[in-house]
Amino acid sequence: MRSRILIGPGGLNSSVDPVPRGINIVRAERYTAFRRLTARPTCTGAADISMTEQNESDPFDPVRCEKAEALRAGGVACYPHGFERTTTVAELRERFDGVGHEPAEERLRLAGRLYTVRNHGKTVFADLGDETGRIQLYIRKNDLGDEAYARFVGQVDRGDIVGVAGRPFRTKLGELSLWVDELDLLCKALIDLPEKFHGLKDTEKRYRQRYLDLVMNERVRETFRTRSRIVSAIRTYLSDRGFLEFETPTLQPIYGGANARPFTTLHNYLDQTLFLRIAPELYLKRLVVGGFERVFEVSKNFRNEDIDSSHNPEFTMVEAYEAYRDYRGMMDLTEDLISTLVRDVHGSTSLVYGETTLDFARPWRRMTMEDAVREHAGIDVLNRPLDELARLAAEHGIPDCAKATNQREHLILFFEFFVEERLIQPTFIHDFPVENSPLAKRHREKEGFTERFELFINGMEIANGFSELNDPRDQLERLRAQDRRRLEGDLEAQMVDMDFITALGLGMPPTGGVGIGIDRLVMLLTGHESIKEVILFPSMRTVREAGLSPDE
RNA sequence: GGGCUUGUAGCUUAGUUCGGUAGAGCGACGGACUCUUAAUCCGUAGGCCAAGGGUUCAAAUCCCUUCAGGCCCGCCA
Repeated sequence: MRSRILIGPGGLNSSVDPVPRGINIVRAERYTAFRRLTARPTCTGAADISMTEQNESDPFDPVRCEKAEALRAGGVACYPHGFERTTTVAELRERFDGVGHEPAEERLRLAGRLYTVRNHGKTVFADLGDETGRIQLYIRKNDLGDEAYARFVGQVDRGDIVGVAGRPFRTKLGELSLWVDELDLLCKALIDLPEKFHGLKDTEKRYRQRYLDLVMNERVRETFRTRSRIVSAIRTYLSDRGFLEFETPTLQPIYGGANARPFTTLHNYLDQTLFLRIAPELYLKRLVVGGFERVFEVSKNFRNEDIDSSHNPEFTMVEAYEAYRDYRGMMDLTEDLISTLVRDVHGSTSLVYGETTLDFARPWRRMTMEDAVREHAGIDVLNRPLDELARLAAEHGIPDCAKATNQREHLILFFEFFVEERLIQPTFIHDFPVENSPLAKRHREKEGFTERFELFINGMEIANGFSELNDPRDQLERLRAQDRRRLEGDLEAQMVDMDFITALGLGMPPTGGVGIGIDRLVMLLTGHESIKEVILFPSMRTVREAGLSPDE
């Protein structure tokens, strides 16, 4: 590398290069010297080369490491085993809201991270934050004692976790604070926090280092608090209605239950290819065959597809199945579950999302797919000749329209093209063509259709359910049709799962099922437009060293 | 897969149009300050300007490639 810089491009054939080459040599030497002096971690004052090389790969701030060393040398533990705290910030705020300038009698013990430190010489104001909130600390040299105060000012930094004891009071400016008389370091942070005013805004860093995002951004913590509450509320809702929660295989020898490309892996000892599940559906239906009449699973699914603002390779769904119920019953269940959730988590049945207000008050609109296309596109697909539909499709530039061979296949394409994104308020679309619904029962009245519905909110598909197909021979034929398409190159078509067919052959009661996309639901309930904002650790490309080829 | 766009100190960023010695705030370090809250004041250190290549007397700036991110479109939930 160095010689390349020294010789430089054009260095052998030009008569004007001595000057720039000279500059390059100076630069290269300066750079080499610079590297020698500044290699991590830098010590202020004289650099110790051997120590520098030893620690070159760690991410820690050398100044903070030195402070930790100094503390240890002074007999202070940087990572003690605990701290008896008597209250949280939120409790303190609630109980001492009425306190005046005179400190309260009661002495409290709080613990948390230092977010800002304002040093006034013999007094320090600091902000301490725990999970429940932040509060100002008032720390005086008089109260802490010279030694402890010097240790605090000299070796404790913003970002460190401390335990404090003291009495609540209001400052002259009226801020509820804790008058600290004891301060213990509970954890010495070795990495600086981001700048206090702007905080952490870099999106990539927020996603890659979510822990830092959570430390810095209360709104992010609130989003994931809501996510946790939503998942828990779903479990409660279903459990209260007699549903049992189970875990079915994530590693599957045959994938199915949805149309999607799977991730493939290998079991070393079985020497067998396995797939990460794209849906739990076929296993949950096996449970219904087995006699569990109400089952559900909060399931992580994996689909080997592109990543964008509404797709993550692994995403969370809840799937629920109920025997002796049909797709209309599952629409009722979905509607009640989600509107209950919105009310419980959000406090009202309407919520503002971006520029629109979504109204979750029941009942929600239900319309058939053909009615939806008639309403939004003015086309009565099922009563128009094929050649006219093909012409319309071509005129609007609808993708893949050449593949459609009948009215129903046109209906699907027209629906996706004209209608989906316009379904803003919660709307059930039901009665899907049999062509794209290989696991749904045939419609009891409409030839060529299935008893299937999808729920759309804000143009996004949120739920998908149907009267489950329980005719084993029909199911076998439809999976075989899928498999033929797969072998012809349709990467998202399903395989024939003969064990599932065997289960159906044993007899599954008439059953309704539904899957609800939890990530998207959380997006709606937290007002986020990117799925990465509601997944704690979204899939990101691994950062590679520059110069390496992508696959090494 | 296609289009647009971003990458400068630990963090937030100016400078890029129209090439000419990289600036600031926060943070860090040293000092002053016992009711501040983006505390304030004085001083110091810290940048191969994402990586690689090209054009040029001269590149953070212009051109090409790569890497990473964001947004939009297509497919999927």
